[in-house]
Amino acid sequence: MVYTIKDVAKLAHVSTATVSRILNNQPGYSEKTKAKVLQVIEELGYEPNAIARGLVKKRTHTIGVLFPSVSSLFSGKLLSGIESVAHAKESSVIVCHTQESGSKTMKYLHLLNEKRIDGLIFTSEVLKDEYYDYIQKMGVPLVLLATESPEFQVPYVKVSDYQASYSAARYLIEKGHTKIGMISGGDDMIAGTPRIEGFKQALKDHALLPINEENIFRGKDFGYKEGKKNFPFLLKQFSNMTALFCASDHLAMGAMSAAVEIGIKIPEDLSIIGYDNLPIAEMANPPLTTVEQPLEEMGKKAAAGLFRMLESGDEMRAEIMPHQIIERKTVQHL
Amino acid sequence: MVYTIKDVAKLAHVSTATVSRILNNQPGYSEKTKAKVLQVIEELGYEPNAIARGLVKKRTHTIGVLFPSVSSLFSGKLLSGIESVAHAKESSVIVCHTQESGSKTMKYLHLLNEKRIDGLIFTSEVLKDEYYDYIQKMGVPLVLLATESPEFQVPYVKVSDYQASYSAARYLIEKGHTKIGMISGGDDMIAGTPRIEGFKQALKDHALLPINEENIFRGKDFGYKEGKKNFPFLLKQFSNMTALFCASDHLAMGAMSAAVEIGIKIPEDLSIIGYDNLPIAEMANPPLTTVEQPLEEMGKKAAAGLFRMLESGDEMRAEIMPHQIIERKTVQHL
DNA sequence: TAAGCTTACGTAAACGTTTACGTAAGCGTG
DNA sequence: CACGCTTACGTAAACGTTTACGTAAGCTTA
Repeated sequence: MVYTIKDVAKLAHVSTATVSRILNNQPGYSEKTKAKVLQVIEELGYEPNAIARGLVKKRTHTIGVLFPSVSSLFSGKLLSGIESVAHAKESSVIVCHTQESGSKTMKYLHLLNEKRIDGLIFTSEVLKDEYYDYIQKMGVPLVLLATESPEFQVPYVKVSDYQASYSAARYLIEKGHTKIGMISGGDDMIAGTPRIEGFKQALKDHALLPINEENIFRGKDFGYKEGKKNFPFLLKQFSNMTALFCASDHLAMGAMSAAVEIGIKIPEDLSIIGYDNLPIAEMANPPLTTVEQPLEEMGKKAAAGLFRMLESGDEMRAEIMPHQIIERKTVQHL
Repeated sequence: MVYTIKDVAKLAHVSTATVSRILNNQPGYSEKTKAKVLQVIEELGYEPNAIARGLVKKRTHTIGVLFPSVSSLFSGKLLSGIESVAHAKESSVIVCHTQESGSKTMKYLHLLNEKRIDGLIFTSEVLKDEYYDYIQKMGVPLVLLATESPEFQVPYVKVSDYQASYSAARYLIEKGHTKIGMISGGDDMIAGTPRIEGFKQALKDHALLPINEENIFRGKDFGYKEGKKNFPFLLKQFSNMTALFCASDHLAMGAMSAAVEIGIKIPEDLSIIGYDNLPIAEMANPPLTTVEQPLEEMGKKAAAGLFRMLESGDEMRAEIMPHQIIERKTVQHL
């Protein structure tokens, strides 16, 4: 048997309004009746029905989060941050994994709209017009996480891919390298192009830019297999490379694996720096030097911003999170 | 402006009941009015309010999932499986990460109860009396995932830790090893003791059991750092070891790292087998031989079972999932 | 053609809350 | 002591659906 506020009211000989007031601690009752009501609640083990409450208050204390993949460490860290602040705000988070499919994404958005979520965090992917328009119609606050929108003005939190990549390349240069290659994860406008551009700019600023970009191999995604597959191609077109910047830790792990298989020693023969600082970077052999994105912190910031928008109504400012080079064992000073 | 069924009814010149019937495609209207109503819905962009619906139907199409940690690959894979079948069932999943804290867990359960979730998946941790009693009171179906309860009769899906560990040890034996060590992740009844016991039994069945268990080091958790820290201790108390079974891939990664640091070559000097087959196992250098838990598949099974309970009302049977040795490069045939 | 059945609806209550509004009692004040 | 104010409630509508029940029209059948 699950009890309702009416049961409580009846047993405490008060009206449901009074019980409700006590539950939401608003004024309007004596200490005595409060005690009585609380006692009845305790006895029955009554717990309010958030669905009914949501119906009248038009607030569900639930937010939605969209991930392209939910089983990666990347998403996991973001989610962990989001979840922790949501929980502190007495809210729950519904996770959706879109598998980078537009139709799936739209289906999730409809689902979330029907559920009347309070707000939405959109991660890692590019915010298409279709998504944005629909979210506008939903009328819920939106924040972008680990992505941004050049087209629409939507608050976001991320690190600057451009600057972080610039830093990575400069780091290699400072270590004395001049023949520096890169394996990128794609040409998208979020994590693809900016990382390539940042990398190129750093080389350019040090007069190291090759003419035909034979030092860059553009892969299709940011995964391990892609890194492993593409390393030999890069090596062929840029054979005197002494250092390599990979646009993700997974790419770096793949490249490293391919390298050792053909007898290249890391870091003696080739220095490698990754991007993300996922836990695997620490566990790599040798441990991977990489540029850190504070993913969990980013998740927290995004969620905190979302709740602030929810509570105060004003817009949140975009946040560029600091990145940082984590020095481990895969880069050698020449 | 967000529209309600009343708006639709008014514009279509029918009652809300008719609109509702059309929405839920129940009988009782002509094709003509159906077309009219659908057209109005389309024009307004009306979407039903799942909260209101949930209130009357007492079904929220939402399930809850409890994880000790949400940012690990382990949880990620489970979640991915769960989420995919939930989505196929038009349901959403609320994730909770308990941080292995009892009070947090109880708080989450209360939250989920107030939200009136339809069902619950509890993963990786031991199901305490307090949790179980409360979940019983909630009156929602429960399935255990990657854990089980000796105490209560609750459906679960997991691999047999005992048998999987037995297999791992036997595999090493078949490869000609006789001095086999183990680093365990703890003494809990779920993944701790059974893995140790399975391991010991395999050695015993081949008359290889050391007397004082000097070949086993019991760590505190299943993490990388623990593996790295404990490997030297194990080596000291069991110095002629030629093969090592680690109770998780993370432990194995840590042990491997510690080993190479002191000049031990994998697999030439020491063979290592892990447990889980997380993505990092493949990315390790050399790639880690390990026993696979089909985590995503397990998540799917658990969710599918939960929905079956929800729909048909009958109990689900426990499922022991098959495990499998994934041969890679860290075990040498002696 | 009268009786009964089917079809296509509409009416209104119900789900479990919150909250605007009303009100009676008690109190202080001039 | 009449008046107004405060306190401590209760009443009932509202939130947006679903659904049991009622009913009128049309059709079938004997």
